[in-house]
Amino acid sequence: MTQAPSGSAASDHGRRLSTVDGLAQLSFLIQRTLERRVAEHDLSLIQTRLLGVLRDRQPTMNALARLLDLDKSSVTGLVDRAERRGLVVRVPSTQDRRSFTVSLTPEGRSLVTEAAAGFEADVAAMLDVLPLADRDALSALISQVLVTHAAQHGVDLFATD
Amino acid sequence: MTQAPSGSAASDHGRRLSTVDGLAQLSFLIQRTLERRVAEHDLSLIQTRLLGVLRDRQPTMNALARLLDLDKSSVTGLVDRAERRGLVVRVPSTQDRRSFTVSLTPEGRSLVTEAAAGFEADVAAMLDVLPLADRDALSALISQVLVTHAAQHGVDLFATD
DNA sequence: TATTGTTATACTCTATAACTATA
DNA sequence: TATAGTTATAGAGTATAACAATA
Repeated sequence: MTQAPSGSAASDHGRRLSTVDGLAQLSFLIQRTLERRVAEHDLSLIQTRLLGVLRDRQPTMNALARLLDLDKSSVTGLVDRAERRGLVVRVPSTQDRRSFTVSLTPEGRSLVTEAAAGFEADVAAMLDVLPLADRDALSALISQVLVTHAAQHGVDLFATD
Repeated sequence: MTQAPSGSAASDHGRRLSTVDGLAQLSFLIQRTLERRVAEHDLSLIQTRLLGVLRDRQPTMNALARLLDLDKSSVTGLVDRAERRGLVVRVPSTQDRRSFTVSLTPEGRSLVTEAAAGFEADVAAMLDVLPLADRDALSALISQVLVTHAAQHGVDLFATD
């Protein structure tokens, strides 16, 4: 499993990976694909996640920390660097004078949109080797795993916030 | 796609994710699962990858840099920290007096073995929601994507080195 | 008193450039 | 000259603890 990144790690020598190994390798492949794609725009994975969650939200710093599962002090630095690049802005909250909401700038939005399109093309190309019926089957199976996992952990996969 | 980490991001509002979104979310879920599991052993993802590739190899520092796709100077620090913890050792090469091979210590091996077992249990539990036939189907589809991708990029998925 | 956000600090991880020792 | 590895340096990213301002 942890051998995945090296391009090795078959626990099965009969030209077929175990389900666990396969999933692990697949996840490394997808992360690496995303990482390379967004690096073209000088974005790290975490910066991309930041822009991604801001596509349909204007959370406070605090809410952002929960969304990204980071300490609030980490979010300060993350937003600082993104703001310095003109990708996001802090807007003082009108409700609570201690608080800010964070929003994408137009530059931030177009950057994340471009990066997302490139990534989606990468993944689509990866899946293109499967016949349509198989692609649908894969999609359905993955959805089922995700939906069940989300339900078991009390998360609404489809929430917009 | 990049919204995955926040637990949102349905591009489809009919209780079903697109294939690309599903794959992206699945990869984030698996990485987060691995990250949490190895954190129990005070390992980062990259430290885990280091131990993982050493499970069946004793590469030089240079080879390690290629395996992990890192600069050689990054590998120096990575191995320094692992060696300081007693997880790996540098052994001077007998072939080339400039060179070292890096090996797991018994402590490193048992640590990565434990972490791998935990992770595999996590993923297995995640997949347990699927009937056996579906699990097999998922496994076959994923294998096909990975094997094709590897072949297209000139990588032997099953190589031990 | 509790919460929001920042600052100070420390550590991991990463790369580039310059260096040493060996090939 | 070229290669293996380290060091110096700089910066992103992360967390903990202490703090200021506001609730």
